[in-house]
Amino acid sequence: MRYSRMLIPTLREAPKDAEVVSHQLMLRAGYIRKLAAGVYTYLPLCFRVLKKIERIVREEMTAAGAQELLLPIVMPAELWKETGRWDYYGKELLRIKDRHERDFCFGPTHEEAITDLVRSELRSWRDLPKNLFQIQTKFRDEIRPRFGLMRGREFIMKDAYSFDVDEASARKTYARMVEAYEKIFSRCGLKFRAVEAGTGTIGGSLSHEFQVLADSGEDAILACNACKYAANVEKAEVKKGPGTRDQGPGTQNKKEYHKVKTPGKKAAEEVAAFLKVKTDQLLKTLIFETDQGPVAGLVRGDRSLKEAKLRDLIGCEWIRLAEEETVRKVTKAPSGFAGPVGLNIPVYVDQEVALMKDFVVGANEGDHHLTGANLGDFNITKAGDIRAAVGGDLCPRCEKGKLEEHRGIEVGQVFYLGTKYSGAMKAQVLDKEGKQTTIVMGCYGIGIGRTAAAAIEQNHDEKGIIWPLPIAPFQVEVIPLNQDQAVLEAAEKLYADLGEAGIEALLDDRDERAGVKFSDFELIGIPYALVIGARGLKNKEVELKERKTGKTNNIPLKEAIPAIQKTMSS
RNA sequence: CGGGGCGUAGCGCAGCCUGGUAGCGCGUCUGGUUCGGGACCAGAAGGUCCCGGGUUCAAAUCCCGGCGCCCCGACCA
Repeated sequence: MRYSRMLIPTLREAPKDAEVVSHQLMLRAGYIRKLAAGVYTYLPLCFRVLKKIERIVREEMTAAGAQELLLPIVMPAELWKETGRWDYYGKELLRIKDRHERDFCFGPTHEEAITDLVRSELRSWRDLPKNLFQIQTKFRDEIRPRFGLMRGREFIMKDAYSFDVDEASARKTYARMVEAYEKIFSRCGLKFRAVEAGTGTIGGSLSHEFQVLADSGEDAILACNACKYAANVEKAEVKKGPGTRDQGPGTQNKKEYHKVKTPGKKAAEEVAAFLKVKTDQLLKTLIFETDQGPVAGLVRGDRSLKEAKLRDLIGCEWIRLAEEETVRKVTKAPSGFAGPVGLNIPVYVDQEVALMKDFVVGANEGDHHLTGANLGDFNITKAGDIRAAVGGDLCPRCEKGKLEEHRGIEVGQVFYLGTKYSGAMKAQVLDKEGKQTTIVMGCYGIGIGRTAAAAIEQNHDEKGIIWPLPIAPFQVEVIPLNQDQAVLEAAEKLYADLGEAGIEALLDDRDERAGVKFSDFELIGIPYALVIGARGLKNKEVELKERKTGKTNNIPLKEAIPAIQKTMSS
């Protein structure tokens, strides 16, 4: 491809509404342009990257036994009413009416559509297993789209749905998909971790997220440095330490607690600083509202409580931090001074709290805390793992490992769904005994655009993008440094030879100065350049430049093709 | 949806407070000189100052209403 013919509108300055580096670079390097909030045009360079990622995904999915199809983007409301998601999904589901005033929606995901297909076409256990996938544009009317392709409203996603006759078979399929995903992201040249994850609104009982490691990642993940355990911080377990108990502990009251004045000191750090104690001598009391009424959740002052863990411990449907009004009603004090002593709502404590003695808690009275409190001073409904895991914690799965904290960008997630959708939509087949049995499902997504954005977050420098070779829009850029006849001819020859060798090359045939060409090369992130100038040409040499390191090598013109092939395969 | 901010040339911004000929840098176009790291000289094009209403002799500027966008929060494949 000739640079002069391509649409690559690079910008010297980044448009101001770009926050994260991948968004800035995609705009600056001429990969995307915004059409509306969260809606982007993919320019030719970006399109090539997306197609590269799609190809890898397609190959690995097919190799893992899945077949590609394409579901409609617009679906009738009836289908969504059947699973109840027409009401549950909320405003994220973009709804439209056709000319007959019938309700439709743009697909934000396709469980309904695929299940509808499968229930009408699959009859017998002999038809199973099936694994169907598509690569398609989806639309979710996000509350706040941001970060360019990372969280758009319109986005390209690969979604696969598997159908098995029983749980054992479905779990095998799930494992096979995890393997396929590992191959996919490895082939994309990305550093990633597969982590245990919660299942969110999709539902199901087992799930892994695939997180591309990048400091700018939105998700915190914890990974063991000794074994394979890794989990999203929302889910990461905390190992039971010595002395932790499942049930409420007995008394260990040593001395009386004292009420002290702590004017205006609410946050644990403020209280600790004011009383000149460490934050881990504090007990944080958080008031929540749940479908079972208000509850208190207690963690050590330097920890943070995970709502999902508390929800599981309580066994309730939903949970949210209480509003000021509820806090006042329950504790009879303004928020910031809640404590467990004298509370008459259920009190859930973190297992670690059982180890604490002589600690500081809120007094349930404005501007006051209690010092020297102990476990016997209040009732505990239940103790369990409700705090967020942090780096340095012992691994919950192996003996010797410690957890390390990483930041990640979620690019894919796999779910074991069970019969959640197939049950609701009566997707059944006849089993070997001739009985109707509900199909067991799994679903598996990969954000294609987000993978591209994550690749940039992970691979860039101050000059621009540094694509991993397998997903780069071009593998090599040929850069003639001036318009001399000899230089141009040599560049053309090289470009033609590359094409013949099956190497994807971009020829920068623009009449631009060397600096401009170098800068654009670095900005758009092509992994390698072959630089041709009058100086090198005199010695029949061309310069091979690596984007990542900036290192250059002079090689004889004749050996350029084998040299680049060798470099690329190493 | 709550809080904050922005909207002026393709991009980045100034001008607005204190009303009076719409500006700067980059980019673009023409000519020339240059040519291994975002050149220089000369000339030029390019504007619904987000939209609508109001105040005023006069509005980018003041007032009212709307729209769009960004950030923080809540939410989230």
